[in-house]
Amino acid sequence: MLDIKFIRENPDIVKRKLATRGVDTAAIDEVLKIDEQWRAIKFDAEQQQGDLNKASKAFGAWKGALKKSPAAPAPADLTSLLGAAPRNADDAKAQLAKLGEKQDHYEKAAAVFEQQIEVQLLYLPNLPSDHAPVGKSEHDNVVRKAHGEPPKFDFAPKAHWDLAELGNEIGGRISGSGFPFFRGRLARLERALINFFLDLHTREHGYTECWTPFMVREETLRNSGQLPKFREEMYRTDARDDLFMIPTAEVPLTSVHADEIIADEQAPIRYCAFTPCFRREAGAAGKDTRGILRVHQFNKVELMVVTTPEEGEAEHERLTRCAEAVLEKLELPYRRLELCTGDIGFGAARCYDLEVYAAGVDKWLEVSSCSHFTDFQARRAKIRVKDKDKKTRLAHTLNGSGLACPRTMIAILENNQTADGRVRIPAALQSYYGSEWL
RNA sequence: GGAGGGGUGGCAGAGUGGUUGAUCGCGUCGGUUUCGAAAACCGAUUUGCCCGAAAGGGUAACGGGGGUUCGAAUCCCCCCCCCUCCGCCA
Repeated sequence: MLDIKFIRENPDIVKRKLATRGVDTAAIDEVLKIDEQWRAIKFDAEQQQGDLNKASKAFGAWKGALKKSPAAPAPADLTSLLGAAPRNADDAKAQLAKLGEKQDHYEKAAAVFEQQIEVQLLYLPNLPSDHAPVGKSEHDNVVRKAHGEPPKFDFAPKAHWDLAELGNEIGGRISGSGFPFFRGRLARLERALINFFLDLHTREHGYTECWTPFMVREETLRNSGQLPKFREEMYRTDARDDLFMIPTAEVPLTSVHADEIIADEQAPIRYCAFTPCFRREAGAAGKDTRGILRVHQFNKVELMVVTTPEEGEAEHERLTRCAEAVLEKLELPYRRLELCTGDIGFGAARCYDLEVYAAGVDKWLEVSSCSHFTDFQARRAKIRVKDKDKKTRLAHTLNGSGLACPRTMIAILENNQTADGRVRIPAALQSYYGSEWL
């Protein structure tokens, strides 16, 4: 969520930055208009509330005095608010009730505006960082680095669906398309990948392993930014429980410190978690659906960081390096893309995508998306940090995949295949898989 | 699913209709003292929003929401969470 105060004070900056994301900036004028109305009425409401509070206190004191001596005069505070001295206690009470009703109207009107502002803000994306390249679509993303060489074959490399049994037909029978069913070798490889990822991040990168719920409340998804805007992307249970299946471990991890104020010296807090991820992929029908390129349920190990605003940028680089390290250890060629303003995710200010090359499909596949959210999620989740001088400010949150299993598996299968159709397991993974060959 | 207990400031824990944003303690920070430290003593110590250049002022919040009332942490209703016991189940 954006800061209404910042929008109020810097409408031009906000408009300019959001325009680079393709947002209609009329929304900003709209929210500012409502904000102005809200502040005016809110101010009046608070003034009146203050008067009422004073009068109520005075009234209470008067009632006490009347008990002792029935002729006690009404206190000055009460008289001045009512305009004239009340005839008696009942008279004062009736007049106060009337003022209370009037005050109530103001309060309710203010609440309506407040609600409207809230909704508007919830639908606005984060401001892109100044570092993010300006562009309209994925075609304007910038390759920041490349590592490793795409493998060369003296035969036509097969796609992953021709190298191993993906179980899409079984999964389809059980759940529908987009739900692979691994049996035997790939099931074991999947488990090896998960363990390898977790061990690397916990033992060498300093992340604390977490085990999280896979179903969460609406509020949890609002904290991390998926709701209310991306409701259609979400699997959801029926009204008896009304829970949502998580689309990524980012969701539960971001809410771990919701409503907390963290001491600066405790930052950065680094978490990693393995979870399945559930995505309806509502807007992506028909795109890259072959094999296990795009599925409704997949496994992923996620990295998540909470830190100070000062350390946000540095942590973004560090987190991205942690994800890249996985690819390097698996000897997979990859490139780091910096997403342009038109392609950055809703809550991110800056984002690196890691793409691995897969020889069979001859494509660069996104296996990780490392985002710096600045204070966007922290404002929604109310995660703050406090320095030695007691200065409190919103935390910065970051997260990235480290990594997503299916596409990593695709790259391993397709890049390490031999002419006779076998697949060699990368050295770093062999002890996890338990064999040199698939 | 059933029965009961509970949710108050960083922690612990008072407060059951009126001047209580909230006693006391612990912790933390600053000061006095000390060569330094400990102890002792003194002071400070929740968060959000609005007005204001600032100083400062106002307002809200005692799990969340609604209600009663001139006035609610305190009374009523709904929901959430935690704990104990029972039931069911991997």
